[in-house]
Amino acid sequence: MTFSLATWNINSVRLRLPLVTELLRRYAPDILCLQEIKCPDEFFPYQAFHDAGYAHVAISGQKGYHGVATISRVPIELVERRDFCAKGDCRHLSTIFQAGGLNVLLHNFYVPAGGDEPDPEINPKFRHKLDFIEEMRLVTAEQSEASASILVGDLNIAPLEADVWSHKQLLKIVSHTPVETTGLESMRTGGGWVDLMRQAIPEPEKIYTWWSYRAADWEASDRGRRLDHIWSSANLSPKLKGIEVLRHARGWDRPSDHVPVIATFEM
DNA sequence: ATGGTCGCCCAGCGA
Repeated sequence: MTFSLATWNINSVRLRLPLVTELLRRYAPDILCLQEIKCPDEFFPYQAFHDAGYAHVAISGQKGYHGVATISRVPIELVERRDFCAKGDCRHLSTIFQAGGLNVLLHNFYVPAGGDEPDPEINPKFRHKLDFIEEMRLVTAEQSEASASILVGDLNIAPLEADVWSHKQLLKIVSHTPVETTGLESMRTGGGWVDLMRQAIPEPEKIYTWWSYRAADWEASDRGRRLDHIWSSANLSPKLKGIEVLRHARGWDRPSDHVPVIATFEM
């Protein structure tokens, strides 16, 4: 059986409801993980997703900021909404589902952006980001003969040189500083996670999933970064069939600044 | 080196 999973920082699920329903109609992933829904649970547009064939929804939402949601065509069960760094932010949601005879634990993350100044001594947002990545070490790629794990989301870090438009020019820019990139890579490998986007599309090919709203012409300047990620436990990596980064979604009418990424597995 | 744009909902914060 084929199984597909999408992740997208949608930057307001209510404003971009027409875009996300069109995404589901055209690409029909089995599961979609959203970040930055910016919506309290009680205002989440359940009905529109239900009508699109996605009846199973798990949400961790708050008013105005952050928020993640996992929506699915197949049954999912909420495992945990973990309050990383104990700030009350809604930045994580884990669910479990079945695919190809495996129980799959799915983590949906929205890592703090970290502000502008990459110094934890003077910028509490950067301190928070580093602390968050450290706490993520507790989330490991659990697997067995009957189970597997997936971790997706907006991790707000572009770890590799080919994940940014200019490695040299971004070394002191939050999202690509060495403390972040080595921290994330150390957390990933230490936890047993495989970077599926880079398995499918190895370096030195550039991959971007985000382009700033502040560029006059995002496409012409193409100053992107790979901030969104799809990881899995080692036992799922041989089942990966492909990764699609929907670059064209950045050119949609009233777009998110992030684009969807879709992983397809043969289970 | 600087400023540039969004979305939350109406002021300023977070990205």
